[in-house]
Amino acid sequence: MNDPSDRAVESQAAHASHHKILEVAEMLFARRGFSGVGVREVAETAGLSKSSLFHHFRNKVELYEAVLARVLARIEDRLSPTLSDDERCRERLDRWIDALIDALAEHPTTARLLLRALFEDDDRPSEPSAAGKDLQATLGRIIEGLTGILAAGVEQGVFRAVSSAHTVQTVIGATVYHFASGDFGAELCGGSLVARDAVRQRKREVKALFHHGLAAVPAGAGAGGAT
Amino acid sequence: MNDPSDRAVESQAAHASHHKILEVAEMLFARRGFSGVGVREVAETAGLSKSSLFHHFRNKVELYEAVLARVLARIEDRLSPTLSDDERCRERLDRWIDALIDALAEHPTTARLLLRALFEDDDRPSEPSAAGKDLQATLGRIIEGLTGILAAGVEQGVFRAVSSAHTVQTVIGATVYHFASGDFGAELCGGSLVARDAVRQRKREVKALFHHGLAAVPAGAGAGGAT
DNA sequence: GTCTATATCACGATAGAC
DNA sequence: GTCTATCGTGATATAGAC
Repeated sequence: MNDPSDRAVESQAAHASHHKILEVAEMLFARRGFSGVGVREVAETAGLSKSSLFHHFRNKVELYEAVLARVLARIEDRLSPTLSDDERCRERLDRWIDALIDALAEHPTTARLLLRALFEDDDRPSEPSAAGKDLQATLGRIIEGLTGILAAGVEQGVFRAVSSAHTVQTVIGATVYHFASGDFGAELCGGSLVARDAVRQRKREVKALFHHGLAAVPAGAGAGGAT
Repeated sequence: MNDPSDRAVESQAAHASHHKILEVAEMLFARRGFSGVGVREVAETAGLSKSSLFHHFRNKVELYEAVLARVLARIEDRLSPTLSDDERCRERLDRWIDALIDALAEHPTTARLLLRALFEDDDRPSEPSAAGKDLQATLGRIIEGLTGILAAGVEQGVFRAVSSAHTVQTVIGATVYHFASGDFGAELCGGSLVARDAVRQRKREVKALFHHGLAAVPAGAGAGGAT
């Protein structure tokens, strides 16, 4: 009973509702955004009453931030193993993209949640809560990883002299936006975006585009600029 | 007085509040989404009472759809001139990207509004209102234009054999997402995304990436795949 | 930890005077 | 076309019994 692992199991069991709530809230917030979801709906979908939920999370924004923190942590766990320096930049970029797309495809709500959070972030400029700071820090680390890969590639001359920041933006657009585009993207691409084949094709298309798009040109060999 | 142009002026004056409401609503909906904005806030920011707003727009969703319709129309006006067939695909793509970025940068609320609309679209699957159908049709035409350019380029062999649909997604990500990323993107890129120089750099970066990324490889000349 | 009951408030929308 | 006043509902959050 005083074994630490018992404590962990106990605590896990005690927080079973906790996890259920987070799961449900993640789905709902991704679908309808922060203000589009009521805590009552979250609670009852998770199988509790509203008041019980307020026992687990002090208020709605705390719940929201907990959801975001879990999602960002999941992504960081996927991404950090790809940051080992002992590889060439092109391969590191490929692995980073693969890992991010895997993370986004595995939990289909993630992409939308992230973009929504990005949008709703600078609505409330006043609230630098501790959890909020933590979220920003995690996000910063994730972005730093990609920026590092790109900057190194440029410095080593294996990538063109692109702006790392702008390329980061484009990578995010190519990955997060794609998996957040929902019905629109599904209709455009002709089927579910998270089906196994669709995910594999997305990886191929994105990696190929950046492969060709970032590759340093051998000098004097512009891509078709033969005017 | 019975001159037709007088009628136009009269009607314009009569609908002055109309335009003001649309302007305010566009800003607020872009910032906080459909459910994050109350009609009271829209009305009072526009300088009227809530009831007066309901005289101009029957209900909240009608107002929302009017905002979206105006935004999409603005974009289509910018984009359709770039669809003339008498140019090579690479130039057509460049002009399309330039026009879209111009539209997004000129009205900074547009990008966010569009992405939000995309997300909130498949929340309510039940409501095929006339205005909603119209929005979808406009969006469809816009996307069709880009798809046409890409497909033609692939068919003519000036682009690699990419998936048009996936490339459309990536272009949207590189443009709409970028200008929707707000404070996050601004911090990443080191300044306002809609400043003149920032817009010009974004155009250059995006066009260069797709220029190199889509260019057909001369056969046997993989982009650095010299393993 | 979970519940019922309640407080308080803002929401979308309408009625009707001017 | 604009307003005040109001209706009905659902929101977040709390109090307190079990």
